[in-house]
Amino acid sequence: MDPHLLRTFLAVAETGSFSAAAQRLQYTQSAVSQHVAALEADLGTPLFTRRPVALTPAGERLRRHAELLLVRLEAARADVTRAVAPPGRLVLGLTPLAWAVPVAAALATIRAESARLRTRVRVAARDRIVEAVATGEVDLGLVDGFTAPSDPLRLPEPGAGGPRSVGVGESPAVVAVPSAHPLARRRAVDLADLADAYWIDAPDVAPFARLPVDGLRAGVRYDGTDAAVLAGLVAGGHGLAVLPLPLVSAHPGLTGVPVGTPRLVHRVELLRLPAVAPDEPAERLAHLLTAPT
Amino acid sequence: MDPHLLRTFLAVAETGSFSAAAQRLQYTQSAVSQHVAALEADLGTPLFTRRPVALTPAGERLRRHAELLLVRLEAARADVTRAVAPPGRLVLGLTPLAWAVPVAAALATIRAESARLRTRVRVAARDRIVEAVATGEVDLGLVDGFTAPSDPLRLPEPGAGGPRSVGVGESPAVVAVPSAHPLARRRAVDLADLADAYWIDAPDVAPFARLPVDGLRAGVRYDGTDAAVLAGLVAGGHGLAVLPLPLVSAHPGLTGVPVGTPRLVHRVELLRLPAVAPDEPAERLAHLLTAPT
DNA sequence: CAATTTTACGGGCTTCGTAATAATG
DNA sequence: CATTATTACGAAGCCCGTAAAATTG
Repeated sequence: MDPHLLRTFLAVAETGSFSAAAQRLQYTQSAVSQHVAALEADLGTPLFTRRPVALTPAGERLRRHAELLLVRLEAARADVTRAVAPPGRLVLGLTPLAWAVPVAAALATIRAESARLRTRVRVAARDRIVEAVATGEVDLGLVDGFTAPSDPLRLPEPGAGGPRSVGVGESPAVVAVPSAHPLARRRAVDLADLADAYWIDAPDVAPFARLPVDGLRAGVRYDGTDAAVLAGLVAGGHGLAVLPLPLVSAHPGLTGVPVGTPRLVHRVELLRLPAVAPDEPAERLAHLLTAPT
Repeated sequence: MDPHLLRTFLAVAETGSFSAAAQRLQYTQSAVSQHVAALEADLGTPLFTRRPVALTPAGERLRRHAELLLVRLEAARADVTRAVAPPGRLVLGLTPLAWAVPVAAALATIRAESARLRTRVRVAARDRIVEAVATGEVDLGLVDGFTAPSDPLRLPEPGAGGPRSVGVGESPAVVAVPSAHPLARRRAVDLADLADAYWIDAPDVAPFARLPVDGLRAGVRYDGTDAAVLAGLVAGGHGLAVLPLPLVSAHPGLTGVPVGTPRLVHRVELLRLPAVAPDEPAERLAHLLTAPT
């Protein structure tokens, strides 16, 4: 169960091939084969079927554990080294809608900080941001999601020593429709009533699979992370999407119809590791973002 | 960050000495020294002060992570091997009050199972049980605690792949007092009103530090895990304790005064890893315990 | 038979123990 | 100065690459 072995195990699981995994890890096939053999010997069970290479049930179990384990190992390293030398940079991780909507007020702050610091901004899907905060790749994360009013987002692994989250803003959740659409004149809609409509699934922006309603079907899928593109797709009539009101209002040709049931808001949370120094850049910015304006 | 290094790191942290750690791990001092040096080189920071050996702040951070990391590594191994060969034994882990009170009905079941299986029962404090379930040392855990009515217990690390919990019983929380005590005639008391009383702290039975009330002070501390002893101490007038009503009723000379505020019940939850086979011993017993009687 | 995994084997590095050295209360 | 940590060094073992053999679609 050496981390190295777990790493190559994961590479094999992901690529579905010993040789491809070897390439990715800069190993020889032979080394990969030996790693897997060592793991299988240690655990006393095959982890892959060969030809084709696929996970056995035991392998599938190990995969889930190994992924978390490696992230947490990195997170531990990050937490310790960060305690020693707080980073003199500021890396911001944002989910697409966290960026598009609620931090407008904080942008000036961020810009001001940027003048003094090496600041970078990364946009990625929610789980990636959570992971990046845990491993210290990102100092401050802003993630968003749809949830019941004043309910926290359900983020993966709020484990000890890991990132803490705090809500920094909520806005109404609306169904985005083209302004010419018949629905646009409704005062409110229930999601369940829109089971017949076509939706746009944008897993990295507003994953509609996580909406608390079943049976919606997607006509179009958008794999990017640009909220404007998603809004454009809705405006172009390619399908509906649940979005935060401010984003919809800002986009010409779009109308937002409030969601009646279930009660739903768009919520943004700030995510970070416990502060290590009060004068840390992330600390000041986090303070600004959480302070009531 | 090799697990071996983390293990010796923890041994040093716990014993406060390189040589003691070496003894415990069957290493030489030299090896321990090299392990620590390797970790410190890797992380780029001292983890201990020497003479006396004590954790630096960075070391303290690492300690927290390392403990969890090693448990989760064991848990991963347990989960995988269990998936391969479900254990033909049944190990039950219980907190003291889970045993004393609410599973009486299940005892017959357990005895019946015992006839067919190698069954063992272990009693330990809550966090140890949670950990033991995660690592597969224990197949089925019953843990207890005081909480608001129908609120789940807050257990450490409900992380992915880890144990799941489900409530199996609640009983009223009462303040146990000797029957001759003036309080014994009260219909209800508020914990806050008992700030002047002396309490018995029994960290491994009913840790009163976890009660949602501050400022209680302990006169006696009981470090064992025997609920009857604790009840006896209360009956003997050594102090008060918050306990589940059935336990108090069963003990001669004790009276239970219902807790008015805060709203508080004694709750028992069943803890186990996701089932791997429907005919697993743990599965049947879990089913019996969770089925409404 | 072509592609891919497994096995055999050897060089180089890592790891741990012995033993000598250094540090400190 | 006795206790405890560090450093030096060498043998044993592990790890990964080369290359040959085995497997299978």
